[in-house]
Amino acid sequence: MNPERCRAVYAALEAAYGPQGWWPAQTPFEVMVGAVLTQNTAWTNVERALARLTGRIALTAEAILALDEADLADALRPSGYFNIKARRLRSFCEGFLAGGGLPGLGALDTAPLRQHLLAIPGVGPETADDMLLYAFARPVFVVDAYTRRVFTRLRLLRGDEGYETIRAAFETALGADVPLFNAYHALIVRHGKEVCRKHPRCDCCCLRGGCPAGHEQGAALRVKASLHS
DNA sequence: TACCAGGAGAAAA
DNA sequence: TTTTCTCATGGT
Repeated sequence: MNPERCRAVYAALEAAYGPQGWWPAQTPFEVMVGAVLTQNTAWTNVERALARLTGRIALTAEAILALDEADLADALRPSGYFNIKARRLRSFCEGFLAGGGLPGLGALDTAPLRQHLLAIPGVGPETADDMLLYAFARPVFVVDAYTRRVFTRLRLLRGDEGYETIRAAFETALGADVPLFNAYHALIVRHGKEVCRKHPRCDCCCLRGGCPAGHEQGAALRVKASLHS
């Protein structure tokens, strides 16, 4: 990843959409719970599930583990995959407590902390990196489906690279910068929602030469204009 | 109606 | 080792 190009994309996104104020949560633990619940799920549905959950219990690992798994699944119903997520949230809480909770985990260096999170069933690379960046403020770049899609259309990725390859590409290009990683990932998600979800099969806004289907509009067009001017 | 969403893990090839 | 399938509600 060309560093100048990588920063130019960030600048274009920041100019088009402004600060996103991520992660939308009150506490680090809430960030981590949200990271599990948002797996392949729209955030609006996660909010419903979180509201149902906090309406029944305090948002702590102990309280979640004290809840019957069927009741936990019922609370998580609006976020989809509720049976799987109930199991994953419980296993996460167990791993969270086994690691000494926030103080214990926070005392670990980034690499062992990432390893600990990845060893928890239901916590994959993206979920672990969400937690590292947004709950523990570690310089880890979060790669998601939007990242792959937007940067593939920008011709800055081929599209078939593995997760770790893409993560390393961003971290090398940008250097360890928590506030930048935080804002950049949020902007990629924002941009992906603005454009690519509406027209998933075209190169809307992200290609030189314009969208063949005529889908360019609004902030997406401004991003493109600033990138290719 | 059909498709997609801030993935992960198991099963099959 | 790589690809495919499963999990599921809610919005567009």
